[in-house]
Amino acid sequence: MQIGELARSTGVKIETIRYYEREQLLPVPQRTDGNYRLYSPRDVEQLRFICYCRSLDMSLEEVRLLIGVLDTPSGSCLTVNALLDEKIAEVDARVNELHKLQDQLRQLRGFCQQPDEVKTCGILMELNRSAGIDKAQI
Amino acid sequence: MQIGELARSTGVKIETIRYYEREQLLPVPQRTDGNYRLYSPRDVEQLRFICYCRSLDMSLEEVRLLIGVLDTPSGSCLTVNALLDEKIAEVDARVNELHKLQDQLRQLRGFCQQPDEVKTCGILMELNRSAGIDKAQI
DNA sequence: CCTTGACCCTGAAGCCACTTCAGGCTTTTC
DNA sequence: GAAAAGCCTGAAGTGGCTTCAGGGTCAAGG
Repeated sequence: MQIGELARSTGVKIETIRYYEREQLLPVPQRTDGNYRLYSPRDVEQLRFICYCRSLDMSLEEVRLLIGVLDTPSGSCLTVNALLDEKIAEVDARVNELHKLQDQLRQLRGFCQQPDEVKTCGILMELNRSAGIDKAQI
Repeated sequence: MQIGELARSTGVKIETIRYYEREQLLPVPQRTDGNYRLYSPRDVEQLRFICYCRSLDMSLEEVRLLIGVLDTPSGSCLTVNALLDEKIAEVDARVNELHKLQDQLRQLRGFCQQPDEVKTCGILMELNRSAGIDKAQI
């Protein structure tokens, strides 16, 4: 199949597929006489694997690592476990950060219920005040 | 004060300060005879304002917008309210996404409690299954 | 046979928010 | 007078793509 069909059947943009090839996440495909890329069902699977890993917030570097591990079936999967543990910790930390951010944003939003003039807008006043308080505290 | 002192008193790296200047988030500073940048207390405040906005996950473009609004005190703060509402919605959406991701990652992690061989590792098998691959068959 | 349009190719640049690097100038301190 | 600390510029690198410019290939229709 050509790149367009691969793109349609995985939902990945053509440019992204070519990018993954450059980044060595997909093998170099065969070519037609007209220099078109030719893919096999195996390539569809590999691309799906990449997408699924990406949907789990893994970096391309991490996906590359996983693909490498998969290619040595007799090795140990220790690195996979470590990778996942790290991911989980990262996501937990990010969620905590975002929860704090939610509180801050909602509180800030409460300072201006209806449109004011800029000079009396509670949000802008609070933004300035908070920036100044950080100054006093640090 | 020179750029080094501004950096120390705000915790912002020198390179980032110069970057903010290029990006027109900080005004073009005066210079000494030796071509060193000279900053005023006003600049410290503006840089702190930028940092605080960044800590609220605003883009530099959004900070630029806020600075612009602040510079016209008699204008309306409608755009500020809209900006915050949008931010809040964004963060809420991201938190929801990450919660789902947490579940997925923890579930996946459960598939391999102790180090296996790659070919029997539950995590890798599940990753493949979810993506629609079964490398064991290849 | 020719053209149109869909499809494909490459390499380079753009995005964001910085960071890093290479190479050089200024000022202070010993 | 020489080293060290501080500053300068412009360019390139980061990640994960996307977009762009300027082409080549191929099947169908006139």
